[in-house]
Amino acid sequence: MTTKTREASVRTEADTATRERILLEAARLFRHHGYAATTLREVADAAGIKAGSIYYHFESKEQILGEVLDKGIQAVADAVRQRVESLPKDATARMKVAAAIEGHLWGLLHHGDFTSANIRIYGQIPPAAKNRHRKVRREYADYWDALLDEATRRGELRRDIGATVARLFVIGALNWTVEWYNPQKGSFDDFVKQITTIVFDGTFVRE
Amino acid sequence: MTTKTREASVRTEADTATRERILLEAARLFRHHGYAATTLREVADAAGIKAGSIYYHFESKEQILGEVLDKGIQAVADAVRQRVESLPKDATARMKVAAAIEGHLWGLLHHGDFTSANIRIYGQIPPAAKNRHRKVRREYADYWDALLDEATRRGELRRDIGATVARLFVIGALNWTVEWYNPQKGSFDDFVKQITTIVFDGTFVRE
DNA sequence: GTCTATAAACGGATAGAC
DNA sequence: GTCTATCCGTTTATAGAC
Repeated sequence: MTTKTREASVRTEADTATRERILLEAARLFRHHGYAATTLREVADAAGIKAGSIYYHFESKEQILGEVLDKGIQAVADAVRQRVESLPKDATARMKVAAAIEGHLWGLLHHGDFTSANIRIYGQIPPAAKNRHRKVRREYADYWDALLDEATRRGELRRDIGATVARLFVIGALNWTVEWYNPQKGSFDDFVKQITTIVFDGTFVRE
Repeated sequence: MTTKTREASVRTEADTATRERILLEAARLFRHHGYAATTLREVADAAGIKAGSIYYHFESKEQILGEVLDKGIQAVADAVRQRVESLPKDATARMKVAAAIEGHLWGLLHHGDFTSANIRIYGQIPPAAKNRHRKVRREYADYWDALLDEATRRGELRRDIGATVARLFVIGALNWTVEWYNPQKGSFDDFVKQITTIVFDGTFVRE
């Protein structure tokens, strides 16, 4: 016999699958065409449903945008926290920053549609959507601030560079890799090694 | 560079002024709202004319886009070439790259609406517009390639980092500064000094 | 849950007056 | 050169059938 509970749970799983597909295709289209230029018909088409059906899963286009943006940050933040927290307790600040860089690049490049969409369109979205998304961004930025503050206190960061400039420059540089990184031109591990070297020690040989 | 929308012989100063105002406001709006989300009515409003009047100066919205994109690259490329070419003939590769960084940052930050618009929307514009703009981009990338090739031949660049990775990482990092640089938090010269230091020598103290 | 049909508003582009 | 008026396709969102 089929209970109501069981029916509901089955339906929910099917719901969830379609919902996730909508978010995935929306992220891909936002990334490549921008938010305003992406129509719900295109999203629906890519997800294998009709435009009207989207409104069973979402209240509005802007709600889809909000979830895409949040997922972009969350994918990166989760990867970073996981790696930093699995370090031994006596890890140096340099080791923590290295782990954070690896995690950031991993999350960034393994969820490219969400992360690139976030980076590309954040500066262009309606103010209401921006305000709703701001907290998630702020929390991740705070995490890096704490990491770099620690490095500063331990005297591992250069003193002739402002901490804020360093953080913004490095995070900006890391983020932009999603726009040009090509996995076919070398392994991910090699890539991380090169990026980490540049961040820590720069591009030129010592004079 | 400008595609003629009428006979050049009847062009007046008033024409040119209005035309430039349209481009300036379009760049500002493309930067902050994206290409698709920006309406010609908004551009016209900001430029102090009516929407229909735009078509006296431009053939289409996409033509405006093309000129905005080109101006963004040209502003940066001009500043870089000027600085590199005014160096003494026996300048080291390091000196040339430092001059290029200063020029790049200067052009980028002093024409922020054009450069930021370019960076933000290039990945999202119609393929036709992208193709038309590609050559200008390619030429500027080639300029940097030559500069870094020279540094490599002279043994000034690190050998453990790929030249392509270094160029893409550094240019990406420089470009993104237009998204967060705040002239009220320090002089431009100080800013350039810090950025140049990071690029050349990294963020951490030598072990 | 997904469909079809449609309402309501908007945007690029054009025509023609001044 | 700029304006007003308008055409025509497109878009988000809703209503109601199945």
